[in-house]
Amino acid sequence: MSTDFIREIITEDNRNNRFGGKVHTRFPPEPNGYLHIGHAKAICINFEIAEEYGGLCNLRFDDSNPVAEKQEYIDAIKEDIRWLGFDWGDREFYASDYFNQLYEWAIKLIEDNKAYVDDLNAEQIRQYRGTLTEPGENSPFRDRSIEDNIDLFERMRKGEFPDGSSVLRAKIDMSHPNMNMRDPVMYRILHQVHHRQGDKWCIYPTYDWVHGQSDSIEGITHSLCSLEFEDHRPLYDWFLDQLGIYHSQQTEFARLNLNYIITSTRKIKKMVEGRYVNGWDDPRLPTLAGLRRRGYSPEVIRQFARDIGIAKTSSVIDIAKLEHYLREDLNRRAKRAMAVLRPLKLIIDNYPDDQVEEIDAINNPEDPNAGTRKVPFSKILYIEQDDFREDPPPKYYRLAPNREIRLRYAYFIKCTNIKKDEAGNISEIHCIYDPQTRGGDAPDGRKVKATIHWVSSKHAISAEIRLYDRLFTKPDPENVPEDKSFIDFINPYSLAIITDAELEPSLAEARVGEYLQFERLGYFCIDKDSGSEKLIFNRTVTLRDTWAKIEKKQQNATA
RNA sequence: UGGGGGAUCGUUCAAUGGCAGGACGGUUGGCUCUGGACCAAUUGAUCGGGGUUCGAAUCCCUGUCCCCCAGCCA
Repeated sequence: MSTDFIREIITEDNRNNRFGGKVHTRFPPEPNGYLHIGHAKAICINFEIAEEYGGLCNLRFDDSNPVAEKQEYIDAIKEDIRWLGFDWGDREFYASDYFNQLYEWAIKLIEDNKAYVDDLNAEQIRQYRGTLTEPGENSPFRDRSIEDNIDLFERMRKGEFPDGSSVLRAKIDMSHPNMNMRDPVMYRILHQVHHRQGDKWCIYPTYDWVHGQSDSIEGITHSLCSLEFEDHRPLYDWFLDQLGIYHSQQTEFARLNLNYIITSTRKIKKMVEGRYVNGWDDPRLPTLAGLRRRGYSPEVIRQFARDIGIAKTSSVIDIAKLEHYLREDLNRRAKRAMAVLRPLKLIIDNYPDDQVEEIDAINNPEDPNAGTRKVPFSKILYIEQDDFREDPPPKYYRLAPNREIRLRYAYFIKCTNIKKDEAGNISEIHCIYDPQTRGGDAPDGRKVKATIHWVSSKHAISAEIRLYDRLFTKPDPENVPEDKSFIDFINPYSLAIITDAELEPSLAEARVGEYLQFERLGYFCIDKDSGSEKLIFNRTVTLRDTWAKIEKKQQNATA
């Protein structure tokens, strides 16, 4: 049993009594959108590590940019973290709660001649910053007197200047090889109402100025973040050193990437606002709200996050891995039922016209405690169009003319005839059944190669079924040619709606939050749009389908 | 090309000087009243070149490739 490098570092710190054996982490989302599966990894790491070491994990909203942030997102983020099963107790913090303290610390830096007010505009600052290979130049305002800086900064705070007219900058080194050290901006003027602070402030601290001090204030021991902040660490340390306050230890790990999906809040927001998807909880989205609505359990996400591990290598996990955990979880918990998505009428010619039988069906073969249920059976049934072929290809085991197969839990039937409409489409299948095979076994021991699901037409309830496919046609939609956008790679067939599926009657009782399997088809759940006048199901994921694989291979062979 | 990181089966994570291993995927077979699940087998990797060592994925040298940084986003 090996452990990841972060746990090794923490274990080592504890062995050296570095933080007095204390482990205190934090998850610091910006409330600028909904949480997605990428965040889930960070949430799991921070909360689970804290718990393992007998420590705590804070929830801290990094709300230093009122332009992007909203209360709606705060509420959604809290709901999603709770759904995952984590509890931050009373430690719900906001970086904005530290604005006063940060302001005082900024004054201190000015007084120590470590910060200055710069009147250069954004464009000029960029030019003065130099490039990756050339050093920057000092701003002409860099050597203002401490008194002037204090006065100017105070007037910035009072709102005497318009947005963008000046900033407070740390005075470090304009020729530093690390770009983050070239006099980074600490405050910008933003005449914006803050969702928590109201109009108290018109200057807002930048993330770089907020982050390390927030960790310090909260007494965070291990500040775990993603790779791109690696070269911000020297800056955070610089601030903490100048201020002479407590340092937490930042450690960076690779964020989660998955193929065929996007884990960029900015881009997800663009899809939501551009109506390419139906809201933040669209089941095609990798948001936690979307996955929940799609039918994922929190355990799937937790188990997945645990098993993918933690490393410093930027990597892209195959979406098949997530789906593996999904199916594994759902297989254990999903209640089985029969549903026909694309109905084809099947008539058992030798079955008594008005007879109805109640057939026993197992609710979950993986869970004996789940019990059984009765499913009504009668002369006229619906079967899946896919389960009949007039001219079956090799390896096709299902129903075909003159072939005998089993109706799940019911009887063996043999196809004797078919009817077609004017267009030549098969409209009816006629069969005869063997009454001796009730329950699904033949007394003479004969076998069939296939078992198909069915629904009694007279008893069926109809429903809308939403079938989802991957949202993007490209495995790496974030990586597109210059003249393209990820929007160009949205899969036009990512949502297919079936309006007239026929289901066994027990499904009328299904409720939001239940995990279901429609036998031989996949896992499904009730959508929140569902109501008494119209049942709506989402397909969470299909079952593994070896026939589809064989069929595809055959098609490729002929093509 | 300045700075910071990284490179192990197709993918991903491990092996911390001592038999390169797991998971996912793929393939093959078994079992099955879900072509599901389950079971078994199999496939398959240390970025290149030098060196140290009885022994190197691991240490040293050298080269190559990849990711991040030039927001008043986080």
